[in-house]
Amino acid sequence: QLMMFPYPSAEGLHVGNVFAFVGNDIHGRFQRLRGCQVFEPIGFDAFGIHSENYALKVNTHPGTLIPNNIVRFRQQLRRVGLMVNWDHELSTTDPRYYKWTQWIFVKLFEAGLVERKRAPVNWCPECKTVLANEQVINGNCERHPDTPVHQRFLEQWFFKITAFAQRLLDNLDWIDWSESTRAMQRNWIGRSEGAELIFETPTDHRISVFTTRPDTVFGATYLVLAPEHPFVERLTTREQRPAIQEYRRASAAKDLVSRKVGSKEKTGVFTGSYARNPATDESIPIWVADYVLMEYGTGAIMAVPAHDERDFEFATQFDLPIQQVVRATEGETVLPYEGWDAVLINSGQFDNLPCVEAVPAITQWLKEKGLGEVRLQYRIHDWCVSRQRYWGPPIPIIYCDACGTVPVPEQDLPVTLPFIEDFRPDASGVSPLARHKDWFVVPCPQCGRPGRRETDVSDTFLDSSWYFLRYPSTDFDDKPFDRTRTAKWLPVDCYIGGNEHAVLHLLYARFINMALHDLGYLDFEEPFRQFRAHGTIVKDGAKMSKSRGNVVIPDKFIAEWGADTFRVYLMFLGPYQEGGDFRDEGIVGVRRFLDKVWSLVGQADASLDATAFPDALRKLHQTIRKVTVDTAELRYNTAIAAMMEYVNVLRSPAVLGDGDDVQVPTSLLAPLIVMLSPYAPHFSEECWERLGNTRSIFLAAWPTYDESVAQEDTVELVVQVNGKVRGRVLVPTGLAEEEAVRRAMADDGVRRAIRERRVKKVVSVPDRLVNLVV
RNA sequence: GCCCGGGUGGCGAAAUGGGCAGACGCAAGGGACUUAAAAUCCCUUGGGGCUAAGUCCCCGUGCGGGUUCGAAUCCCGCCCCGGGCACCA
Repeated sequence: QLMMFPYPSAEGLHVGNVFAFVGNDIHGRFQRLRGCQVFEPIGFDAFGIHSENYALKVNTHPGTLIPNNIVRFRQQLRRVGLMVNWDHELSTTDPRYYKWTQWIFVKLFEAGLVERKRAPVNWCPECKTVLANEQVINGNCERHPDTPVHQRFLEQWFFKITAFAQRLLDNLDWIDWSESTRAMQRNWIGRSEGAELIFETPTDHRISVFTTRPDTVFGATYLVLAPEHPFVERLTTREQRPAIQEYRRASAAKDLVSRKVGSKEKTGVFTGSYARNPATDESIPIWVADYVLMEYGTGAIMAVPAHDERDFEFATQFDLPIQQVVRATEGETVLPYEGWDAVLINSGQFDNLPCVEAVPAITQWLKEKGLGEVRLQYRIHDWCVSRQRYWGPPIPIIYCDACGTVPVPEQDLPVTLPFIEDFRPDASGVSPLARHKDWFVVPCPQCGRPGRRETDVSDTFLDSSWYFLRYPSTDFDDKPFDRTRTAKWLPVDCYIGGNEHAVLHLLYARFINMALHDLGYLDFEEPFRQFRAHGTIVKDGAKMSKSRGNVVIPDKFIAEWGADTFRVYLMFLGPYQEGGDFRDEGIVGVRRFLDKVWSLVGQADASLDATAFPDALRKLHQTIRKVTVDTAELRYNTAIAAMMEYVNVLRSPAVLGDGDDVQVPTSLLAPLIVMLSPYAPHFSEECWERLGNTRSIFLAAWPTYDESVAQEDTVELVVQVNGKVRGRVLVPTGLAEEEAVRRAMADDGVRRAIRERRVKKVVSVPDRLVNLVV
């Protein structure tokens, strides 16, 4: 049972955290009561920009801030009543933990899965560090929604997550995860099937382009290169040089935002050169335009204006030829036409071939000419893990003039993060640690000559990408995770968390796990067998945020209503996997429910026999059935409703009799208290004691139900005439069709509805309804 | 534009291998208890109509069609809201 560990913010736990944790805790307690061994650990994701920025803001040091926050969090978590195993608590800032974060970096480095390269990266001017693509939201920094990210060319460390793209995608088919989360990951990985085609130039350049529509190659009337494409320089003719240079300068000056999110107005410049269309052999012009991105595909495209919206717009704007090569099978073909339900035209021997068949046919044909190849393309990029900040694990690398880039040997780990006063980042593109020569100058571990430490720290998401592997083994200092412990507790059976990490934490964790598996450290590829995304708690229809001032702090509610009432209320609010709007009005209903249970406990009588109350007993078994199934499936709101219904039944005079001092058989009450205990642990424990038990309720067993007891002996059969309800008849369960129909026809209301008409057809569903068609 | 969710009373929501729409709870109204209030308990509560009485009638699950004896549920075409991706070739 795993919950996403929290970032220990100064504000403390908020309702969203509590909602997530309680839902998790209920499931964990439920599984324990059902006889499973449950390990419910907790930890703190305490490194990272978030903490550091906050420390800067309140003018303190994260090293003193974080421990205080953690103390507060522990208190709050205790108050909520989580069944947490505190012996295995961890913090990512603990050198005993981040030693192994660094170890993972070294192991991946040794396996060739880490590389340092100079690349265009996302730079947040506010955080003064680079960010991974996953941390850029709408062109803005994840932490600063109003701060556009700039593009900078810097030397950075990258994890080769792209090498795992296909496996990360394939495994999504079988892991038991919320559909929404899987869809987001598929989207992010972004696989496209297509072809790589070669366009040759008279100057012997082979320009390769990626296309998902090789079937339209006969309609490629020009090529476009990204401004950064390496061939641009050489393909530009003398006359076009000034224009091209000016254009490249202009697009280099634009940051990623104005280029990607800004105006979609097409711009571009002709290079003066031509290439040969491999299908038609015609000579087509080569342009440079920034609507083609260097980071995707080959950084060059074949433009088919008749069948691509963007190419069409560009061609119209610059008066380039538009050649239709596809005709829709049905209806008129309006250009640009991008549909697949079509056949080829103006395509030589491929005319009349359906597009779907033309893709492999044309790819094969060009392949035979040496000018084409089937190609898969992924949208996902390598994971940039360097951060030019202070509050993180230093990247365990030493640069040596003689030996080059050397990883820190395992026996020298961890590379401890030094305590420095001036941890403020600057715009230079290097970490604050680079200002501390006494720290970064170290002997090279290989040759012993003076070397220089890497001064960047790693991304917080690296810390959190393996914490679940550490939990069972927190007491081992000589290894990241113990084999026996890992075999016992991992992979995680049930992981519940927010969907905001679908392409961040959840993707990185899968990648790290997969890499460690390949290196032989783990026996499983996928870390989380089951993952369920819980919903979001909003306030007044809007996401809670400090800037909106609508953050709900749980402490006040817990103080006023008690932790259990608050727990049950949050779970009763709506479907757990959808979340809901936090309003305080409904909480009183939950309190009333618990009060009713309390008074029933006061009326308990162990000497009474439950079989004397068959209706209540039946309802009990029905309730056990429903609560068991619903709790297992995280449908907490309906499980609670079922328990409320049962309490209403127990309280109704018809069931237990009238009078002032009616007693309830303990055997009708005890199972309810057990079912309630995952939801309201403190309250149930006390009820349990009042019922005369001396051992904890959590040592009790989850009640089982008997289908034959739950079974109703009479059912109300609905009688419809022409599909409209006209009457109901009470019949014994399992009544034969003939007899049921006979009784249905005898009903007054039914007779009135039929009148003189003849019944033409009878539809009968046993124990449910009879429909008479006249 | 593409991909996931979702749209049901005054409100949060139940009910989807098609079979009583609105369980459970909130709010509201009425009543009991009380000097009074709180708390508690009981009753009513989707809209409209008819009645002396209801085992009465009609309408109703975002909109328009369809399939079916029967659709909140399945199919086709739309609209709206939330989330993700997006000049991705």
